[in-house]
Amino acid sequence: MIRDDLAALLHAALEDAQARGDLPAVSVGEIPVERPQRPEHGDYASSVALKLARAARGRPLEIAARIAARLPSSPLVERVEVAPPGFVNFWLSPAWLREQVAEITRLGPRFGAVDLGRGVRVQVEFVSANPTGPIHVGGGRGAALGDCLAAVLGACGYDVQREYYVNDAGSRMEAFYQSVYARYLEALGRAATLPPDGYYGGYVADLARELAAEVGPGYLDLPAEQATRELGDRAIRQMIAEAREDLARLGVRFDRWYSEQSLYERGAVQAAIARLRERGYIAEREGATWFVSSALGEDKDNVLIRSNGVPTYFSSDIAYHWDKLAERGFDWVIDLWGADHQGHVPRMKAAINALDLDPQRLHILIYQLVTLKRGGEVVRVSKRAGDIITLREVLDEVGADACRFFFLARAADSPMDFDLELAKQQSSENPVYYVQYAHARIASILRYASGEAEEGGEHRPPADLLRGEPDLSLLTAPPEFALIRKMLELPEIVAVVARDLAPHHLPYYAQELAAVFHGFYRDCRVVSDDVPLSRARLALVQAAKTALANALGLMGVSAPERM
RNA sequence: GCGCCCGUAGCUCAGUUCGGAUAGAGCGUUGGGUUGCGGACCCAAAGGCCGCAGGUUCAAGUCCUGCCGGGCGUACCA
Repeated sequence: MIRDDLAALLHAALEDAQARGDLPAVSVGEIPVERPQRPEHGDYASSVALKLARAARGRPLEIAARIAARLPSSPLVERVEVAPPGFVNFWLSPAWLREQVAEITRLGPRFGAVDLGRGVRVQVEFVSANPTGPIHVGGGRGAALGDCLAAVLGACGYDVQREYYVNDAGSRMEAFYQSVYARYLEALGRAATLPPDGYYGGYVADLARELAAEVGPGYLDLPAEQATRELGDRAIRQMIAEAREDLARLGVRFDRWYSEQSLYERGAVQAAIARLRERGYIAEREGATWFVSSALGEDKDNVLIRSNGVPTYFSSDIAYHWDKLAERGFDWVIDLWGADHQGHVPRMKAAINALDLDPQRLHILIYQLVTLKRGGEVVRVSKRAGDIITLREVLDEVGADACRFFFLARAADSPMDFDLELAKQQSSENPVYYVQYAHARIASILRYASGEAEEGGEHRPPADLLRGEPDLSLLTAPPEFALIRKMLELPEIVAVVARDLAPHHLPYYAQELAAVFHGFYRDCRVVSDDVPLSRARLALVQAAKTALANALGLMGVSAPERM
């Protein structure tokens, strides 16, 4: 990356100046290289001198000058200036910038990727919603975030696995099973009552009706317990299949759907508790089994097995994370949880510690909840009451591309208002179309230039535009350089997204890139009678298409050839 | 009460190697722009005590403390 190259130059200059005694031998940490807001300050700027001033006991401006004087020459850099109060400003070489056009096209889909992962095995676990109801909007946010993160990490050389943890065990499941059974009875004309903590949503009744039609009345004759279990199993499988479909419509596919129940079936939960017991973190009290997290600095202990003998979600989650980190041996595990699970974070970390696993290997990313609105009115979400807006509804109304863009375009930290009316209304004004339009426009130009397209009416482009080596030195106009510079930001953005696990930079970058392209398009005619210039600009536009497609691709948004 | 997150333009939100030079975008509003490659575009204007008050330093929207407002959590729920 350019930034790293410049930092290396500065580092060399600094050492040189220090070796010559021009500067005292004080150490700096990382050398800051930033992108100035104002063009007069160059393409890049460094505030090393300001940082050094105190320790070096000198005037920042003078230090900057001494560093600048020792900068090795580089094909990247055309000019260096020192500016008060002590910045070193860099201007990139036009010749080098022009070469990047060919380089971007040569890299193709790999442009923007940065080698950070070096094959480190990372698992991204996301969505993982209860299968007791349809995926709702919050699940969509988690899905967009998780999938984008996985894509970016994959592009950065990590060996990424996407996983969905299916909570198909536990007490909630029981309530769901009973609700399904009750609705099944009702569907066949029998009187039935749902448990008080059951699921009252209409989708359960719909599901039960479908089941009744499918399996017939046979379950009426079975013992209630057996019927409940078997019908419930079918219902759960159905719910999971629907979740898979909804997520696929969003463009999200998982490498693995991991069953919580399977942990119980092979004794992993008991084994995890035994492991904690060996290490002295288990206490029996009031008929329950506790994880003594207070011994690890937690506020209080947590129940692993209730006094009624039923394990809590927490205990299977410990087993699950043991499986990820110890059994399957992922180097790094990223969990995406909704803010309603934040209370679970400290005890999970405590459990990792108790198991002698390195807590650094587990990164729990909390995303704030989605507040649903309909025309400004807040819609309360409750799966049990059945008052939910499903991801499917949103997809129907807004579409997958706009939906993903919308979810990604705000930081995970920040709470999100999702107004369905607004989302629908905005979908025609959504920035995603602005970006896609730039891509489609380029595709159209390329079709036109090829001479085979319907575009352009009676005007025909000169022949053989797309043949032969373009002479990139013909690119001289400021809008051309603005476009090249903006394209070259993609690797930096990708690196930031990977480092901070913050996908929201991507949609903003994509908009900026599209805007710069549109500006270029206005000012610079691509296909003209000037064949050499046309060839150079077509090469430029081809590179821009690559950059746009890659940015969109990392977001999981389509890059259409036509709109 | 305590913990986590948020508070930036009328609205929705950014603010990029964890402090840099005159704070940005989209939508909305107002006014302009096309005899050839896509007008789903472009240009311009208006719009800000960056929640409030202190502190840290050459430099604070960014870091620290306190307060105010909102979301979430604080279960033998998940």
